Amino acid sequence: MPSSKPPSSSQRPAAPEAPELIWLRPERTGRGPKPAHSRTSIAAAAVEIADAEGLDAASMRRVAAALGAGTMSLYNYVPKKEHLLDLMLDAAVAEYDYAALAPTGDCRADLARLGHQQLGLCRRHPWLPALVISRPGIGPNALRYTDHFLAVTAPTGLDGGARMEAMALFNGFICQYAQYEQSAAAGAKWQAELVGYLTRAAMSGEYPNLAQAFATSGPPGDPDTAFDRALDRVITAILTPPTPR
Amino acid sequence: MPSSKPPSSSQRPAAPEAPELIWLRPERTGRGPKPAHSRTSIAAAAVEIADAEGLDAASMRRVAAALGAGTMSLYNYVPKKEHLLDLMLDAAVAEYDYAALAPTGDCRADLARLGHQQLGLCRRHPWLPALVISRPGIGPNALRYTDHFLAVTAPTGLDGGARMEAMALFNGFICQYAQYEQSAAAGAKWQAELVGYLTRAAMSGEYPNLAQAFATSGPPGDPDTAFDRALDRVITAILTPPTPR
DNA sequence: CCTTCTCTAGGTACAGCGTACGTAGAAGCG
DNA sequence: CGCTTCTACGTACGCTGTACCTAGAGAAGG
Repeated sequence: MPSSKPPSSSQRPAAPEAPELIWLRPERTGRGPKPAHSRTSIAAAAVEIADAEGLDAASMRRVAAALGAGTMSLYNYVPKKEHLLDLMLDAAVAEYDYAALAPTGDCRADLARLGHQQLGLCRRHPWLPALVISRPGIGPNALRYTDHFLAVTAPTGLDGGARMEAMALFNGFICQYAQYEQSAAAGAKWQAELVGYLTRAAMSGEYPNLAQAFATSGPPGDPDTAFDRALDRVITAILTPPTPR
Repeated sequence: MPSSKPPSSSQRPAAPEAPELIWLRPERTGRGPKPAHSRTSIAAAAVEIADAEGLDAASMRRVAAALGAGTMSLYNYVPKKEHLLDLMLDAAVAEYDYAALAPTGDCRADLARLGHQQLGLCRRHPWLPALVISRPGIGPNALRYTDHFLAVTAPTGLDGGARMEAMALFNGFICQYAQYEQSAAAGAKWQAELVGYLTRAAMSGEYPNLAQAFATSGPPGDPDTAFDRALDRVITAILTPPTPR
């Protein structure tokens, strides 16, 4: 006899009108067989695959196979693939070392330290920027990070909303920088092709400021110095009081 | 008889070792039948679909159908799907109105004007931030934009490399803001669910700074004011000379 | 302790994706 | 005119996410 339950966002154990947000769903209700896996173990398996082969490789089928489970079994734990991405994001941001990040009152130094840890995170999990940019980062670990950022920026005197905006700018810059690093590491042939194309474009006469920019660029320097310079600029943006209007 | 050509990135008219960058490939070599479409018309069709239904809807099959062509015909114009994305990105950034953006010497005002045009672009093409973040923006129109940005920031005295970094920060911030606006527009049910979840998290005691941030947030205000405030902060970051080291 | 209900496991199948391979014909070159 | 290059596009493959369904584990209640 066909089910008379109204449709929900998934057919798995979900009451009618189950919340979309996975963080609002209980991991388990207590009845039925004991599950063989957990959100944590599923996220860990997915993170491992994504670390090794890229985010696209972490398909539902691949993650299930890594766990020795059926593909459709995962849908007992996450309503849809996008929720797996949310679990992965939160699993990665669990790695912050808050002991090493205790606020000192020196905002600039505290934010620089935080930025370096975030870049480290992105380097260990190259797929993380794509999720920070596209998924709402509001799992328990992500909120822990948010809370920490708000603590570190308390001395700025900015109100809560402005500090949230500053956090978005900060995270966005670091993720973007990490993705830039990754594309720089893509391959010698591609880099040579790219440089060749841009050089030719600069010499074409159609982009005079581009040509001049190439001419005035300083030596590239090591990656962390470039990151420090740019991060410092972002931190300045955060710390500078708004111009009067 | 099987082809004896060595493999290339696509089986379509591509010499052995054809460049990966579409901008390095001629649109046509002059021989063979006259093509029924062009990169411009294909990009326009894809942009129209993406504007109406989102980036994922602009599949090779859908774009081909919109043009009345076979799916595999598109591969005469682009080696792979990712090159179609590059054409779409460049088609969108062709919309800048450089007459209205002529540099005045007032960097702050010039950048604010540019930022507003870019936000407008992202509002008309909601899929654009995802491509700006994930694709190299180096087509002819994108280089035109880059050149303009370099012109506008010439008075800062920054060298070329620093101004390119500043542009990445500027573009990244605006794209991220546009995506934030889009998620804010996602739906009343989702917003209510999200606010409910964050309120509960703030009240849980586990995130004291989050609770305080909610308490001290000013009234939301209209979207353009929020954007202006945040954009101004980014522009400050660009215009501030680096701190001595 | 038995019955009922809820939940977990996971197979099957569907619809769609990107694209390799192949054939046929248009058109330029010598 | 013959040869080569290029365009059109169908077929088919491997992969994706997930709806639907059945079977059995196990908790709740009587």
